[in-house]
Amino acid sequence: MTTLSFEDGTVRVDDPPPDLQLPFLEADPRSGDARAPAFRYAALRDVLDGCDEVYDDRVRSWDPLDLSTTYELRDYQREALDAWERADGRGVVELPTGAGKTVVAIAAIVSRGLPTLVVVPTVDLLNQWRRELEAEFAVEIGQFGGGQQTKRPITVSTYDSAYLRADDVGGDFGLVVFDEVHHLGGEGYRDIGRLLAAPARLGLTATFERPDGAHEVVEALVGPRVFSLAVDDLAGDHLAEYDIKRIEVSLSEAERAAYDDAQETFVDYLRTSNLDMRSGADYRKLVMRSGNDPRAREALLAKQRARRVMMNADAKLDALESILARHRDDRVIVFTAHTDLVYRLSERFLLPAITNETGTSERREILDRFREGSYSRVVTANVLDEGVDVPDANVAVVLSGSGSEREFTQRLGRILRPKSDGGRALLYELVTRETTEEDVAERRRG
DNA sequence: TTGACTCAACATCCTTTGCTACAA
DNA sequence: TTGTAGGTTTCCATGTTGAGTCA
Repeated sequence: MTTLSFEDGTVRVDDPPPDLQLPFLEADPRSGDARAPAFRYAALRDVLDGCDEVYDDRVRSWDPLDLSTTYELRDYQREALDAWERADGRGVVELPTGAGKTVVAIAAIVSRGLPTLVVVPTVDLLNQWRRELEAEFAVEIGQFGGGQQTKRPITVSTYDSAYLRADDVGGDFGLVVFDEVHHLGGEGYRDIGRLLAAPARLGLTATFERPDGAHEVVEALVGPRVFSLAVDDLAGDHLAEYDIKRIEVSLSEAERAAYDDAQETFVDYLRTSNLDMRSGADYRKLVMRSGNDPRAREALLAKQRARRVMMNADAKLDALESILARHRDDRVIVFTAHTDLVYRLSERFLLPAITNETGTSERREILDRFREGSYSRVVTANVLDEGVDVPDANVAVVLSGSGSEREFTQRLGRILRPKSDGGRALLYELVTRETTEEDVAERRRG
């Protein structure tokens, strides 16, 4: 009889039905067995079921879980869950930060009642999820990552650990939840999706689409986007209303000279080198050239100098000074693109700073103080964009940032938790006049 | 257990003028 | 004459994280 079993990130098919062409099967070069990548498991079963074939399914040996939740789903969370169920338990739910994606996942875990792997990008999120799941289900939760390797019917893992363990444990879960699922499009991480057999898959993100188009990979591995709400859909109800204020500043004379000089070097190279700078692919081409073409390298470095000048313009510091004075009684997070600027700001305005160099304990202490109110402001580069539980603020100042829509959405999300006094959140965006930063700022608005 | 270190991986990085050689 | 690809076989720099190692 035909037998399906999980083996090293694949589904092995023994004695396939002779009169039936099963899709996705390939002969294993070493053993000669017929195998399919584990994520094709559901599709294989569909084909076999569709032909009324009798087969022995040793993949699906999961013990059902008896779980319940005390959460009352909000309307949109219920709709998201229903949409996912209608898609046969495969797909991505796109909800803004703070809209309660975890709650949707917990409801999905309850409704499936199957061993579940939750995959998250950072150890910080790993701990949050574990606490949340333990509190909700009153069972021990397994953990891959952060120095632990314990498997339980419900297990939380980092993407890195999931990558390392997937071929080993990939057959042990019936449902996999990918938090911040856009990461799954990464060149290496996508293998996680391939090596797991779980037929039911739920992806969670605030920003599904990727500029490199790799959300199509995510779709293939997890399923299509089945539900989507943007910040503006929830602002006023479940998220705070907000305003965005753009403040334009000018370069000093010296900065202007440095910027123009560097920018010209860059543009000059493009003009004389037959490079159209239309897309990320063209940029990569330039990067490749710079490996052995000194002029390309010079152009690239010049572009970086220009970026630094426009992003870290002195006038932005003055603008920040007046913003901080205006919001003496508010809770303010300041974002930059460069760590050295973080430290400059920290020194000049006596702001607690968090960067990648800040150790775990110091980081926790700063965030705790920010939470309880003894600090009312904090300055950071990109650390707090994602994957960290950041206490709520009501004012964000984006001193500089990339053109990434995702980064912008995440930063905005940091101030959108509903205010107890019903007040509005405010995001300042500082942009240097007559530089490419004007376009960068446009791009990230999406 | 902790801290310091290294390493690998991921994300962003770009935006508007015009050459050359070859294919259709 | 007109239209279009060009470049190779990854990676200029910076910021960030997780895993692993070692003391």
